[in-house]
Amino acid sequence: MTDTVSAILDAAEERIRGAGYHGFSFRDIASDVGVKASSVHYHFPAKEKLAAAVARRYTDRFVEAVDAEVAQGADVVEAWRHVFRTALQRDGRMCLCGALAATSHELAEEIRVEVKRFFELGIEKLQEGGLDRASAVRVLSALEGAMLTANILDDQSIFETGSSALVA
Amino acid sequence: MTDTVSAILDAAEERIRGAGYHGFSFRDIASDVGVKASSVHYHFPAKEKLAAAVARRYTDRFVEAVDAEVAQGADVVEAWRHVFRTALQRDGRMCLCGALAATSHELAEEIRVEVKRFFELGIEKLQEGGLDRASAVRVLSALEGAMLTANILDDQSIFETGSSALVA
DNA sequence: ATTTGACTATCTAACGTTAGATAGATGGCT
DNA sequence: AGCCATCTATCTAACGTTAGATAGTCAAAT
Repeated sequence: MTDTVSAILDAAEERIRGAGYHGFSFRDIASDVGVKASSVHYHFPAKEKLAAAVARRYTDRFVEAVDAEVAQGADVVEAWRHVFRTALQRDGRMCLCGALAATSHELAEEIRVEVKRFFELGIEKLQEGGLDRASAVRVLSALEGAMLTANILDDQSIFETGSSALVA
Repeated sequence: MTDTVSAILDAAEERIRGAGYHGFSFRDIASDVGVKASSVHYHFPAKEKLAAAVARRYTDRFVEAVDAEVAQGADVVEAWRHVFRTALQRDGRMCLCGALAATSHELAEEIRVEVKRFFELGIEKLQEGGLDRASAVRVLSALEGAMLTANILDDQSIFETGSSALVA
């Protein structure tokens, strides 16, 4: 992956997390990266492909970060909570897949598949960590909800409060 | 409020809940309602005003529905949960304010104020119902998160699972 | 007679996307 | 080593379409 491609993905991720799928344009991305819109199209022929690629990379990185924490002995719930917290604190933005999931109704199939994957993998991984399915759903939902609420109230401590009852 | 105005608000609410603030146009709304785009502009001179009006009406109706249940003796948490559930099951869509909150970063101030109001009122009302602030934040976050997750996984039972641990 | 609420018609700007050109790198052939 | 074909990554320019918004008209209701 070239520098330009990863810069495009970076810019698109930030834009989607701030304004949703319909909230950015190829020209926005192009100007963020410092190339022309047609060059963005060279790498991602259609907007849907770009968003799908962003979601896939986001999920891969997210799961990878969680796995790394679990491998070092962290509790699986705390690991998910910590990676969510980092995503919120570092970027001050919503979860990419949460932001896309909020408008899932009109999302292109290609993108929805990737967003679904994030949630399904989350539930699956939490189950592998020893939770039953209902608890896994509860943890993931609570983390997304806490992040959403912290975002709109512009108060990161809300995330702590909103997700504080998850550890048994 | 005339029929046209409320039809415009209805259409805009549905569109925003499905695709977010940037996911609809005046022409969309006009064709939903059966008027011309300029007539929508007559009632709502700018898109931001329309979205803000939608959010305000949504919050008012939501809180009103919760209050009605509480007045009839329902547990305050169950009342919130039930109104959320109804919004999900009746419309098969995300919470309007949740959908807007997910992209709060780039939201016009006028709209963000209304979305914030939903969350602040929710926390306030839950506190009036006897919860401490942390619990109130937790309940509202969990409900939004459960709705989000149910939406993307296209499975309404996820809402039940995701919000099932809230009743003490 | 004025106000209301819709219309037609139009504007400028931006959208996603494509075409065509170009400069630089790569990699076999002779 | 030198040449030619291909590939990569970008550019400028433009396509048709749609965006939000506005000015002016007109009929019905008050």
